[in-house]
Amino acid sequence: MEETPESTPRKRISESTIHRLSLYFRALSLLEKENYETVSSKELAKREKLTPAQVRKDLSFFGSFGTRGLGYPVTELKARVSRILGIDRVWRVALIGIGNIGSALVSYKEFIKQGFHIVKLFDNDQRKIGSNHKGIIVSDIKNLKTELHEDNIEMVVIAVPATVAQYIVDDVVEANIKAILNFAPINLKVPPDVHVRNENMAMELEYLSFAMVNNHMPKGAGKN
Amino acid sequence: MEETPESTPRKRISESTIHRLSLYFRALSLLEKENYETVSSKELAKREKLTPAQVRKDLSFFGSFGTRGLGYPVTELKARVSRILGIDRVWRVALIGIGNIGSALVSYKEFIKQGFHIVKLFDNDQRKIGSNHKGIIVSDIKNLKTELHEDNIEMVVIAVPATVAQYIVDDVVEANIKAILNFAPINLKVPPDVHVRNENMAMELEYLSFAMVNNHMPKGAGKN
DNA sequence: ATCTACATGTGAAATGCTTCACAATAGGTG
DNA sequence: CACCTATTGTGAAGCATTTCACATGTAGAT
Ligand SMILES: NC(=O)c1ccc[n+]([C@@H]2O[C@H](COP(=O)([O-])OP(=O)(O)OC[C@H]3O[C@@H](n4cnc5c(N)ncnc54)[C@H](O)[C@@H]3O)[C@@H](O)[C@H]2O)c1
Ligand SMILES: NC(=O)c1ccc[n+]([C@@H]2O[C@H](COP(=O)([O-])OP(=O)(O)OC[C@H]3O[C@@H](n4cnc5c(N)ncnc54)[C@H](O)[C@@H]3O)[C@@H](O)[C@H]2O)c1
Repeated sequence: MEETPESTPRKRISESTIHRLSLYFRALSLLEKENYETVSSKELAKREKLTPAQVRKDLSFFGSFGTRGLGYPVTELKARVSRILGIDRVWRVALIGIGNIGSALVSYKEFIKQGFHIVKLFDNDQRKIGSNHKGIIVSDIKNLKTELHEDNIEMVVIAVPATVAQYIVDDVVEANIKAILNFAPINLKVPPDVHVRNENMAMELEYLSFAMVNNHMPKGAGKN
Repeated sequence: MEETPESTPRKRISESTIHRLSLYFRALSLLEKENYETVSSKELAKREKLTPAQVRKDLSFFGSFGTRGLGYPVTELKARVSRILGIDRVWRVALIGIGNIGSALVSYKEFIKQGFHIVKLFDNDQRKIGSNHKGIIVSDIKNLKTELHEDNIEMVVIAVPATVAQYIVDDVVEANIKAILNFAPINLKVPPDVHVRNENMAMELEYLSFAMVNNHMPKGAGKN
């Protein structure tokens, strides 16, 4: 029953499980650097502030990767988690809006390490079109649809002002893109088969604010 | 029973409810601009892709703000939600690490609108120390503890490389800061009374990747 | 070959969150 | 004033996620 190859799971996987898989991947990358050969659910849990049972249950949705009495083989588990997350390959990503946040994202090395290659940039500002960012020439937003298609882009990052984000996304959807990471603080309307994830930084600050004002205890406070 | 002033709730409020309050705030700000006087839970739900029951239940944790048959008064509800979230005031924020992402955050106007005032910047790069960003002079990280204290900083944003983030945070904690927004992809260790929220962009891309590879239907697909 | 220590994998229980469904009720209308 | 319509506020039901607890299994020691 051990060593099952991971497989597409029968049950629907929850959003929280998927997010935790990202955490496991991160922790495993570090453990690998530290030359650990195996790791227990207990250690993995400790490193990401979770419970051992949670770690085991999450992994069990995809197969049996551990050895009783020993734990999980670090390198192998990392490879498996990366397969599960779909980051054992290159994703061709386009970034739209090369302003403050867009420029920061182009230089972010963590993305490349995980297979997210930003290979295309778009803007509507004449001063930016044609300029070079990390080896990529900024394209004119006018050519969005054709170039997304010609360059086999699979994911798009939206970093334009909220006021124009919906118009841009309408074109992105027409170009048959199915995955969008959105930084504009607005609820984008897309057809049901298009995935949108929102990155909303104000939301996290608001959470902190709420927690302070209501002296909400942080999650996990009182343990140890 | 109507018009209860909002009050610190008896029950523990879930993280998801708090996040949705942020969405309500955003939607209400827009509705106000569009000159709506009242809004129903149905409309509010539609705008943020939630259910009306969810909207009503969330708000009911804090009081009874609506009028049966009519809905909620937009301006008043917005004020109440902002009170609940603790953003009806100014928060003094320090930003540590004025690199790619740090520079983008300094210029982000949405933060100011919600009461988050970045009033202090820190870096350890001699070329950056003393320079001016949006009217703020970058301080030397050496003076972190004393200046955080002298300037009555209440929240800190971490935008330094992951390798040094923990050391910086140790000092931040010693300076008696209780709220941290962290951009470094690492699990920070802090005492149980310190709130940490992580902004992890790779995680959202990984979610998209997972969804594509597993043709996971987006949440809410199949409605309408 | 047996024993010991350890740690997985997983049903079942416990907890938490969302949705349902409807009584309560405000406001408008005749 | 009585009636009608719309929409809230909320227990209770339904569903989802997390935690528990233990049988199962492996490695290593003696
Ligand atoms: N700056 C931040 O720290 C930050 C943080 C979180 C979210 N955001 C959000 O990210 C988005 C961008 O923010 P920013 O601070 O980088 O703004 P910015 O103004 O610096 O950048 C916006 C870029 O989009 C381009 N643009 C505008 N209209 C366009 C169009 N029609 N087609 C193509 N490109 C167009 C502009 O030329 C500019 O380069 C906004 O929605 C903002 O709310 C920003
Ligand atoms: N660039 C992005 O788009 C992006 C996105 C998400 C998360 N992040 C994370 O944000 C952090 C910063 O990323 P970045 O791209 O802005 O990197 P960066 O190298 O551009 O900026 C880091 C800044 O921190 C400063 N710094 C380094 N050591 C310091 C110390 N000991 N004390 C004070 N300041 C110090 C540097 O001088 C620099 O200004 C990293 O942890 C990164 O993983 C970046």
